[in-house]
Amino acid sequence: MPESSHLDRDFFDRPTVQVARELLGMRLVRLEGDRRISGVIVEAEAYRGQEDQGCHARAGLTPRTRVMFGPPGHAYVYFTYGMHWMLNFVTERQGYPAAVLMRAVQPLDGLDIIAARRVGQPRPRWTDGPAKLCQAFGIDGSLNGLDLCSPGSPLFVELGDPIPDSGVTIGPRVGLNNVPEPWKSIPWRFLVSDYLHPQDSG
DNA sequence: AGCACGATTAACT
DNA sequence: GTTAATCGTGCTC
Repeated sequence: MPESSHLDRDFFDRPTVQVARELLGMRLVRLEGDRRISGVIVEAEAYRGQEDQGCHARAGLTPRTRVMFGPPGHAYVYFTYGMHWMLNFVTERQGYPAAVLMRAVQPLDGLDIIAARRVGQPRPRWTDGPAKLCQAFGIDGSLNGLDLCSPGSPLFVELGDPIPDSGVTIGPRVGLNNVPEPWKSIPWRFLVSDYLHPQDSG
């Protein structure tokens, strides 16, 4: 098996919407000590440029958005609602702020650890939200700025089975209620149709 | 210094 | 369907 199943920096150094689409089917991997937690990426969203009013980078270069302005292939992890962490992958060239939000994965490895961190929740609810998967995978602000493409990184993305267009649902990004058009409705959300959430009834 | 709000979640009516 | 939890960030004064 080629060790090079890690997605490299060139994968992330491309148009953000295309990266978000192609991340479906890839595997998110988290190493903690000798334990491996992984899952298939089934939902992702693109956030791109200062003009995107749904993107944190609309505020320009600040301490918070610094990582998004940096080189591709790094983790942008931020804190919101006073209790939740969110994981993004930085995309496109250094100096251009863009990233892909990880919204859901299907658990593969480390199920015992995931279950312990999502205690009280049924399996379908383990990692079906951006904050849920961060809790399950032990991802917090200490990983902000981490290089996913450097050898030995405790967080990275592995090549998986690509999802054909026929299996992908595309729609507006979630949770941008207060964002002006066209950014509120621009179809930059990608998800594997088989894993549609209940509220997506379609 | 103060304020409104957030790329959410879980529990509740 | 509604709402509390809980605090960093960016904006206004």
